[in-house]
Order: sequence, then C-alpha cells, then structure tokens
Amino acid sequence: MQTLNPTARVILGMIKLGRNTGYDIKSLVDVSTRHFWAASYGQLYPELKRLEQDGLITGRDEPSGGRRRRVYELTEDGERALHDWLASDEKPSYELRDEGLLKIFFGDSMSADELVRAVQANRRLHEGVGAALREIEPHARDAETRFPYLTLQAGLAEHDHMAAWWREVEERLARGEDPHVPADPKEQQ
Amino acid sequence: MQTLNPTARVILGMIKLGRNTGYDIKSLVDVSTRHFWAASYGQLYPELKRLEQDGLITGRDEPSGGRRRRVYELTEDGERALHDWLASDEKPSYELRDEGLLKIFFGDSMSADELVRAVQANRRLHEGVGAALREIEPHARDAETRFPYLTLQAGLAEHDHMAAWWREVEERLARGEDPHVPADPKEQQ
DNA sequence: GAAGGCATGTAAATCGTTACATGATTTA
DNA sequence: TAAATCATGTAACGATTTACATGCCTTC
Repeated sequence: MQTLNPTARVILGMIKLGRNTGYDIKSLVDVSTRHFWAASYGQLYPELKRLEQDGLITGRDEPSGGRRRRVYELTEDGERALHDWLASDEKPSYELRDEGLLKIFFGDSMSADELVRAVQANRRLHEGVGAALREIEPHARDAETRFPYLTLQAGLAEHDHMAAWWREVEERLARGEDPHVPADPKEQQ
Repeated sequence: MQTLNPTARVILGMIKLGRNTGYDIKSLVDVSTRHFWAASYGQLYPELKRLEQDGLITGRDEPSGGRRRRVYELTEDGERALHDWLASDEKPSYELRDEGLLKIFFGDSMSADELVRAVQANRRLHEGVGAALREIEPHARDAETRFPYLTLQAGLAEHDHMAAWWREVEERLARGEDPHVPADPKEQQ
C-alpha cells in the first residue's frame, strides 16, 4: 500500500467525518484546518478521482435538484488506509514558511522605522489568526466531535502566545531598548 | 519591477549578510532560517542564475585552490529590490503544514492509545525543534548581527510553548480527563 | 432579477524536494 | 587513506496556487 499523499490524508479523514462532496470537504477545511492544513479545489477534485480509481473511496452521482453532485464514501481499503496513517509512528511532517520572520532575520539591514513596522506586521498576523479562530470557536465547541475543537485551541494557544511575544518586542523597540527578549517569564526561575 | 519569488528573497538577504556562494547560503539557511524558511540546492542554484540574468546580482568565478566557486554580490538593483521587499507593507505570507495537528483533528476516529501516541508525537516534535535551536543558540548570540538571534528566540518561545501545551494535553489524557485544555493560565484572570 | 451559495472541474504556472552526478580539498 | 567538507549543478517528480469556465438553486 502506497503512502497517502498529503491531500489524500485530509480527504479520507473528512469523508470519515461525513463530508462527502469535494465542495463540502473544501468548505470544512476552510473553517477548521486551514490555519495548519490548507487545500484548494485544484488539489481536491483530481485527488478524489485518483482515490476512487485506487479503490479507497466510491462515488455516486446524486443530484440535488438539477444540481449535479458526486457523493463519496470510504471503502474498506479506504478505512484501513486512513487508520494506518492515523496510527502510524512515522514522525509527522511539519513545515512552516513565515515571511515576516524572514524579514526580521534580515533586520540588521533595515532602518529603525522599517523594523518596527515589520514587527508590528508579525504581531498583527498572529492577532488576526487568533481573531479568526475565536470567531469559529463557539461553532467548534458545540460540534459532536471533540478533537477538531482541540486543534482550534492549539491554534489559539500558539497564535495568542506569539502575538504577545511580538507585542513585547514592539514595546521594547518603542522604548529604544534592545529587542532581545529574555527567556519567557514562565520559563525562568 | 517584478516581485521577488520566495527563493530570491532569502538569496538576496543572505548575500547582503556576506554569504556569497550557493553552498554558503545553503549552509547558513540550514542552521538559521530552516525552522521557518527552508531552501534546497534545487531551488538555490537555478535561482542564482536567474537573479544574475535579471541583473540583481553579479557573479564571478573565483576558484579557491582547484575547487571551482562562483562568488556573488548584490548590484544596485539587487540592493533596491531587497530593500523594497523588506520595507514593503504587504501582509507577509504565513503558511503552516502540520501533519501531527491534522491527525489530532481526526482524533475522534482513533483509539485512546493511538491518540496518546499522536499527542506525544506532537510534544516531541516541538521539543525536538526547541533542542535543535538551543544547540545553535550560543553561536547565534555571539554573531555581529543582532536580528538572526531574535528569530531564534522567537522559535524558542514558540516551540517551548507548544511543547508545554501538548505535554499538558498528554497529562490530562493520561489521567483520563477531557483533553480540552482551558485557556492558557497567563490568558486567564 | 441580482446576489450568494452549491457544485464541479481544468490548465497553466509556480514552487519545492529528492535523487543523482561530479570532483577538489582538508582533516583525522 | 578514508571521511568530511567545499562546491556546483540537473532531472524528475510531486505539490500547490491561481485563474478560468460553467451552471443550477435559493433567497432577498
């Protein structure tokens, strides 16, 4: 059994959660995993076809009204593939591409003013993600599933923390202090 | 002026910092920006050629011993392009792909045991990044530039915080409690 | 009747990793 | 003399985004 490609992983999981059309999967991704796992139609639809060809899902046309619609469900092989992935002990992949941080890395080439703005942009970015998560929070809390809510809290913890961290750098900079933040207060004894 | 592609952004900045060969740039990336901005030879060398063709950098062959070596520097246009990017007010891009979090998202389909292991994997991932950063920490602290050190501290703050967060989830799970972590103690009043 | 949501898809371009290929110099 | 490090590159593949194209249904 081939290892599932990245898009296949979300798809199988989302179908298991009852999201059974490409559109439906995309809609849920956009309000739930987007901040740590995005997906576009350009990936989703071709991958749904491939998964069907490989026998991990089956689809049937089920128009609702005159609107065409293809509804998928997991096959036994699909269930197994999903479970094997979830239970696998392979070190899970983790990739971050943070342009704001890269700018700060090159901060020695910036003026004081430019720097402050770059720091502000980082603070705002994390505040923005936090605010977006807080908006979907009540909705996620009331779902029948429990773990999507946990990942939302993980996102909240991360982005709130980083927003606060950058806010502190911003303040030190504003006071003309060295931006080198000492270790996190919680970490110090 | 075309906007710089992602790889061009690191390259120009790194050349500005005095890293003047493809190999040299890659070496620094691997011990400094890798945890938030990676780059491979497969991107670097072709992009160096493109940047030279576009007149943002100039290269000259400067063998050291019998070893061939192409040394680059920024042109005026390159300086300007770098600076324009650094000073631009465009919202910086931020992308995360976290497989471990995705597994947790589907945690309702896992057994208690599988779940604990997935949570542990997340904790370990962040601990691992933290440990790697701590190893390069003394080296980064003593550099003549100040801001690379700040990005290292940002990474430390983030990964230490997330390691602690997952550790707490792990403990709650071990005690058979609901994994839903309440708001961060610092955030509560 | 217009706007917004439901629904599916493709093409092109871009971006990125991995594996391969090569060879010199330095250090243990 | 073997291993590590310096050094440059390409080809194939895989992953992802963006823009385009289409059309029905529901609600205002």
